[in-house]
Order: sequence, then structure tokens, then C-alpha cells
Amino acid sequence: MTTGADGRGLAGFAALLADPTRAGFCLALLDGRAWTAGELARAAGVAASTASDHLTRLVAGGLLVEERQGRHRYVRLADPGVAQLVEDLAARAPAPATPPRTLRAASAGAALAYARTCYDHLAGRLGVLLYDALLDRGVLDRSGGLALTGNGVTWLAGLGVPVEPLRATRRPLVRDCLDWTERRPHLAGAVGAALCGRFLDLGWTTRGTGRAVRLTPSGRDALAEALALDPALLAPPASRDSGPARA
Amino acid sequence: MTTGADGRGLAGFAALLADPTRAGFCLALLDGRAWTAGELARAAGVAASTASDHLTRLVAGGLLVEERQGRHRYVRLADPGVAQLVEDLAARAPAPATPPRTLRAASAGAALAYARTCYDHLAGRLGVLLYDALLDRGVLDRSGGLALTGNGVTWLAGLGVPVEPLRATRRPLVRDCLDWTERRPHLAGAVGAALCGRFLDLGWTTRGTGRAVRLTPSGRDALAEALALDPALLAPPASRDSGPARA
DNA sequence: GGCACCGTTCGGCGCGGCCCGAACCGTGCC
DNA sequence: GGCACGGTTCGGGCCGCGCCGAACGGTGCC
Repeated sequence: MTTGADGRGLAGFAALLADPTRAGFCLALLDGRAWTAGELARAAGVAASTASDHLTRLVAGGLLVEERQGRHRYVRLADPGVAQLVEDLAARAPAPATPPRTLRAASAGAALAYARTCYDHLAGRLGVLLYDALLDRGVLDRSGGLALTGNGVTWLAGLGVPVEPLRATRRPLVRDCLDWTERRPHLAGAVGAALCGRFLDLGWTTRGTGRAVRLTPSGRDALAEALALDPALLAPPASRDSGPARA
Repeated sequence: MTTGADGRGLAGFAALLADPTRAGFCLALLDGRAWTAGELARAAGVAASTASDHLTRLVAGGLLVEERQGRHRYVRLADPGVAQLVEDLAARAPAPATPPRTLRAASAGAALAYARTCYDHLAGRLGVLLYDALLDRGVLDRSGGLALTGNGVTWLAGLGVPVEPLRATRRPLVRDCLDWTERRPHLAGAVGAALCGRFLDLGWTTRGTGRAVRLTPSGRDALAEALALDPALLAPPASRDSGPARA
């Protein structure tokens, strides 16, 4: 018998993520969108009954929240904190050593490496570029912990992103999030999420398949100007894989 | 079959914490010290052989590192990131609903609620008080993410804590860490750890049983002066449970 | 109303885990 | 050298969990 808290609570919670199917669900839901139970079941390759059981447990455990609409059961991650937790755990987990087998997969991998959402903010090479540019431009400062500068508040306002409403949330304004392709931080937190959403609203970016994000031509120029960068720097690696190939 | 990464890596990693015994090990190791295999086995109430097996897996999974000394096997958490991960998970896990049964347990609980280490920094009521005072005094600033101010750098230097060496580490200088008794943040990160260690060096605090921390009388006065606070604010709730009772 | 579809519930099966005790090895102490 | 002690290895038992298929209920469409 131990004096303080034993590990049952923690173990029970961790067990929710200790199953490949449930973990796969959470990774899929990292795109920030709501999925139906059937979609998740198909994506994971399990029977609908199995998926239903797993979802019930994930919801009961507080990792997911559900929303019933007609005959559909939509689920999504409960809050950004859960997304961060899943990302943190996934970052420490060893990669299953599964190099891309097919051309399609390789192309999809390249698209994801270039730009993708990480829950609700921007990740990949573009995300890291943005992060670095924001530091250079004095929007962010990391002389003592990552922080948004007063300069940054006005810069955001110029983009149509008022900061005040973001302060009301419990979520930290800005936060480092380690990029698993670049191995360097990109911007998370309330500001990271707001920027990602604003880019979509402005048409600077569009959603690709899965978590992939595409930068539109006009978006590239506009973003380059806002960051005082050369537009060529923001271009994707190869020009072919930015559009849907054929299927 | 899914296109991107499946959940096996994440699940395997989470499984390390999905066992009550292993989870208990990690919680015990949150005190930041190295424990022997036998100590952990006794604390968890399992056979030595069982503990040995668990430790091997935790080390292989990168959560723990071990150090052999003679016939002892010392283990500790691999790095502060692991400690943060365990804390984050534990904070989300539901409490096992086990109210303190005995007077001893209640007293120990009160001591922990007052002041304890959270891996390597200060937590509990005292930790939260310190955090608030540092904000008031302008050592910390959270107008845009938590950050250490220039003012704070000199304040730390006055305490004999040079900041420059801390910048060399990959660890963030300052970080919020949610306190599970106070439900409010206290100070983590490299500065949080350095402060906690400095207080011990100065004799302002001493280690109690387990993760408990005691504030010495002289420490109370010195800390109150450094923070420009009333010393009475820093006093523990009741005077009796600060020392070893009798047994 | 009839049908297709999404999701849930219920048994039952099989695997993998967690745990222990016993035997063994190495270290340190007397 | 002998003994005590910490830790590890091995074999075996047991329980829980994840999976499925089949049957059922509810919803929406025609």
C-alpha cells in the first residue's frame, strides 16, 4: 500500500490510448474535424460494432465528445488539451518503421510534409516557415518563454485577427508544438489556431485530402507580403502533387 | 488499411502507462529522485520479479533511464518532458475516488496540498502563491504567453540564480503547470526547477516525506521579503502537521 | 409503408497481459 | 569463505480485453 495516490487513475486513462484502434481514432481526429463512427471504423479496418464500443469508452473517458445528428454519431476530440496530449504522446512514440510503399503514399506523404493541420493549427514545412518568420518579424519573442509581443497584437489585427477574444479562453495564446517532420517547433495555442482558421477564411489556404493543406497562388503572395518574405520561399517542393492526381 | 500513420506506435507507448503498477512507478518517480527497483516494488505492493519486468519495459520505452550502482538498480524519469507528460495525463485522469481513510493519510494529504515537488519544481498552495507573487512583482508576464521579463532576470540573479546557463537547455525557461490540488497554474520549466533547487540549497525549504516540502521559519521570512509579501501568508494551514508526529 | 443504412447490444472466442514463486547470479558485508 | 540481500530469469496460471458476427432498433429516403 502506498501513502499517496496510486496509479489506477492514470493507468485507466492511459489505457484508453493503449489500444491501436483507439489510438488510430485519436490520430485521425487530430485533423480537428468531427468524424462519424462508420468513417472511423472503415479507416481503422474494424467492424462497426468494435468501433462503437471503442467510441463509447473514449467518450466516457473524456477524450472525445459526441454529437448525434439523425442516425449519425459524430465524434471529435474533446478540447485542444486532448489534441496536445495526443500529439505529445505520439511524438515520443517510436515510429513503426513503415516506409511509404506506393507512389500514391509517397506523394501524400510529401504533401503532408509540406503543409498540414496539427489539430487546429498549421504544421509542416510551411508551419515552421511561418513560425520562423513571426520570430524574425517580432510578432513572437522567445527571449524568455514563447510570447506574443505588442507588435504582434497589431500585426494580427491587421490580418483581421483580434487578440482580445482569444485571451478570454483558458488556452495559452501562443505555444510551441514540435513538428514531427521538421523536428522543429511550429506555432500552436489560441493564436496558432486563429491564424490557421483565418488563412482558410481568406482563401489563402484550402484543405486537401486528410490533414493536408494547400497554399493557393494568391495566398502565397499575400502571405509572403504579410511576412515580408520572398514568395518563392513559400512554394511547395514539387508542383505536381499539389492537386488531386486523377482518382 | 489507413493511408497515413496507424496507431500502433502511439498505442504501444501509451500501454507503458496503462498498467496500474507501472503508472504508480512513474507517479512515485515524479519526485525527481532516483529510486531502486526494490523500493518501487515495495511501494507498489508487487513482487520484485514483477517490478523488474516492468522497469525493463519502461526503460526500453524511453520513459525511464537506469543507473547501476553495485547491486542496486536506480531508475529515474528520463527527462523533464516525461515528467510533464505524466503530469498532464494524471491531471486528466479521474481521481480514483478514494477519500483519505486514516488520520495519518489526511495529515499527509494536507502537507502535500500545502507544498510539494512536482517532478523538480514547486507545487501546492505554496507553489501557486509563488507563481502569483512572481506575476505581481513583474518577474513573470503573461500578457502574451508566459514569459520571463528582463526585470525577472535581475531578480533571479539577486537570488543567486543566473539565467544564462538555463537558456542553453532545450527546456522552456518558464512554463505553466496545472496544479492538481489548487486547479490553478504554478511555475514549471527551467526557471521553476532552478528556483526549487535554490530554495533547498539556501535552506529555505527542506524535503519532507515523499514529495512533501516544508518551508523553514527562516525560509518563510526570507521568501516573504524576496517577494514583498506578508510572511503570514506563506505559513502552512495548521502548525501541527509540519513536523513528524510521533511514529 | 418499405427499404437501405447507421449504429448498438449481446455472446463467445482467443490472445496477450500481469502476476507470482522458485531458482539463480552477482554484490557487499562479516 | 559464508551469508544476506538485491535483482533477474523462467515457467505457469489466470483474468481481462479486443475482436467478430448476428440480431435488433432508429433514422431517413423513396
